[in-house]
Formats: sequence, structure tokens, C-alpha cells
Amino acid sequence: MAVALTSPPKGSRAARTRATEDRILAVALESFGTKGFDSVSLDDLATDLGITKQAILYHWSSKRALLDAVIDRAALELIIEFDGALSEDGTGWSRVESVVRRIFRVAMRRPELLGFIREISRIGGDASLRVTADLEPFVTRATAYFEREMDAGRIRRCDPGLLLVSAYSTVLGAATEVEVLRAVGIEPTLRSTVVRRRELLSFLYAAMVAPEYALTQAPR
Amino acid sequence: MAVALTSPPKGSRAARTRATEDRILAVALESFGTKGFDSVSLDDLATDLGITKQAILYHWSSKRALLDAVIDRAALELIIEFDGALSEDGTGWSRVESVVRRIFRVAMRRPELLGFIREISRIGGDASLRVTADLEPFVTRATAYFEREMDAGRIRRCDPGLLLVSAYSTVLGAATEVEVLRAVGIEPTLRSTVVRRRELLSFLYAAMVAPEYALTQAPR
DNA sequence: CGGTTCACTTACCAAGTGGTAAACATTCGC
DNA sequence: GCGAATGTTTACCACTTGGTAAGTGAACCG
Repeated sequence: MAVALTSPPKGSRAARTRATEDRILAVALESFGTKGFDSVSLDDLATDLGITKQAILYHWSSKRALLDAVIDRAALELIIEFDGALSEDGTGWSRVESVVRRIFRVAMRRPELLGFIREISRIGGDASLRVTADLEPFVTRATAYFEREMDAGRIRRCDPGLLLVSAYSTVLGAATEVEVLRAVGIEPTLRSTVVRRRELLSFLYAAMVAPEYALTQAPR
Repeated sequence: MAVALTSPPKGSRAARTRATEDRILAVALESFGTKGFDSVSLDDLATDLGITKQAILYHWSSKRALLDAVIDRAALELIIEFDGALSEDGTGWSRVESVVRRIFRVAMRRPELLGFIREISRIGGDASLRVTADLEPFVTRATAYFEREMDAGRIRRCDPGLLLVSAYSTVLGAATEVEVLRAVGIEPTLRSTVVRRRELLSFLYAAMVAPEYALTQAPR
């Protein structure tokens, strides 16, 4: 459940304005992320919110401007969800494991957030540039972390950017690629998710951890 | 370049009908796969094809019926692209490697084909069921292959379905997640793709190949 | 208290949406 | 060659789309 990310005076008119803007952004993120930007009309959003389309257009001058605001919000929430994992204690595998667990948790509880990022990538153009720019600090931190771990010999040496992409798409796929899972005969229930996460962790463990270091750690 | 998949009398009226239907399906697959189903109107398609929207509606009674036809075609083309790799010579790693190379080739040359599968997953409902059903025989072959390789001790033992999903989403991600690549500072040029594929192969190699067997094979 | 600002609604609109009906041209079977 | 089936177009329609203009009631500020 997304909540207000900042809080002016409270009870004031400005506060209530912020609150409805938050509501709109939350519903828009949910809808855009699951159904796609073009598949959701302003009228759809307004109906879900119990307001009129023009109320939305009062806060943002166009649907496209609303999208930009949703992008910023999604990036912010993603960073909040994941950045903490990079700050957690532990090194090498244990930290990677905690990140994977977080992504799974997010994918289970808020699939629209990850779906939205995919949607933005597909829209391309300015939208992609925006989300890229928003997430840049996080990406920098993550790759820097990988580089440190490689230097310490705890993670197999390779291009940290590519490692991040591989790990990202592997986890995101296993967590969200519901139809593909169905195709291979795996119903995405809550129980199977636990199994899936464990299998994926050992997949990633094998792929990432340096062989010399692996001897001193257990993958589960 | 997709071409006609079957060929009646030739030159006949039936042949020309089939040809235009093929053209429509090809353009629809391309557009739906890159822009999304809802983002492409029948008028858009017709304009691209140099015909009128009603010509499309003559061959399929509704936009939704057209989508079903495009799904069938996409699944068929996917199977043609990948199924051959499973029949190729070689065992264990070498065969996996050839499949990965094929996926990369497809992702580079026909990104809309893979994008379309993603789009269908998002649409959900009947569309997903349809593509799942279409691809079922291929998935069965692929998992059976993994199981044989595990029995032979050439691939690390694990759930073959999950292994397929992990490999699928990893490769698909590295091949298509262009925006994410940009975010980590990798411009998706043709040269960088070669590097990416090599890195990904060693990532997959480490993840999949059984350690005992690995000693007898080189990952690149 | 009174005017102004603010958040929002009602009333529209032009452009596009998927889809229908009928006219038209070409090619086929005979 | 001729009527019929076939593929395509022109004309049209009801409905939805993003967006504008003007109005309304409440909260704010002096």
C-alpha cells in the first residue's frame, strides 16, 4: 500500500490537495502498470477514483504530464523498496540474497510497480529517459557495490552492469512472468512462489558467487 | 522477415488472398509487439498496409479475432525459430549455447516477436491461454530435454520448468531490456551485443552446468 | 464579513475508435 | 460471356478519447 510520501501542515487545504494527488497517482500507477498506459483512459481513472476526468486534468495539464508524475513516483517507490537492501549488513552472497528476497516481496505484493517499469520501457522516448534519470543514483550504488564485492573476491568477476541486468531480468522474470510459468506447468500460487524463490536463489548463487568463495558459504 | 508459411496453388485468387492475410498478420505482429495492442488502431494498421480498415475486417470479424490470428502466427514463428535448436547435434552445454545464440539472434533481428509475447501476457485472459496452448508442445520438448541432461549429469539438477523460466527470462531480459541496459550505461549497439551475449553465456554456464561436468568443458 | 483563490463539476467538442451496410470491381465456374 | 462468389472501398454510425470553457461551492485571508 503506497502512502503519502510527504506531509504539509495537515488538515489544511494544501494537505487535502496533496492527498487527492497522491490518490490519483496511486490509482494511475496501478492501472498503467497492469493494463498499460494507452489501455487506461482518464475517464477510467476518474471512475475508479470516484471523481471526474477534469479533476485529474486540473492537477496535471495532460495525460502525458500525469504519466511523468507517475514515473517519478514509481521510481521513488522502487528506490525506497530496494535501496535499503543495499545498506543492510552482510557481504557477498547474503546481501544479494536479501535483495532478491525484496524483489520477490515487491513482485508479489505490488506487481504493478514492476509492470509499470516494463511499460515505460516499451513507451520509450522521453518516458524512458525520465525513469532512467530517476533511477540513476540507485544503479550507480548497485554497480559500485558489485565492483567492491568483485574486488574482495566474493563475486565472480565480470561486467558489473551486465551482471546487474542479468540478475534483474532473471529475478523480475521469475517473479512476474506469470504466463510463462503457467506454460511450463507452474501455477503461481503463494506456496509455489517460495519454491521458486529458493530455486532462483540457487540459480543466481551458482551464477554469481566466486567458486573459491563458495566453499565457505552455503547457498540456502 | 516473415514469409508465407504455407502455399496454395500459386497465382490463384486463393493464393493472393493468403498473401494479403499474411501481410496483415506480419504488420499487425510488428505493431502489436512494439507499440502494444491497444496503442495500434485498425486504421493505423490499414494505413501501414496501404489498404482500408474494412479490408482487415473482411478477413477477421473483429480486432480481437485478428489478435487471435496474430497469436497463432507468433507462436508458430517462435517454434520454428527455437525448436530447431533442440534438434541440433551436441549435448549439455553446447546445445544450451546454441539455443541462447538463437534467442539473441531473434531478439536482435525480430524484437517485436518477443515483445509480442510479453504484450500477450499482459493482456491476459483468453489471449494468454491461447499462446500457452500454442507453445505447449515446445515447452514439453524443452523440459524433457533438460530432464535428460540432468539424468546424464551434464546439467545441475533442479526443477526443469523453473530452469526453463529462469533461462528464458534471463536471456529475454538481456536481449530486450534495452532501457534497463541504458540505465546501467550500456548502449545497445551491435558490438556491445556480442559482449553481452558472451557475458550472459558465462552467467548461464555457471548457473546451469553441473560442477563435475564443467571440468571437462570450456564455457566459451 | 466579503472578496478571492482554490478544487472541482457540468457542459461541451473535435478527433478518433471499432464496427456495419452497401456499392463496386475483379476473378472464378460454367 | 455471364452470373456468382470474392475481395476491397466508400459512406456512415454510435461511442470513446484527450482536452477546453465556463460555472459553482467551499475554504482561506484581509
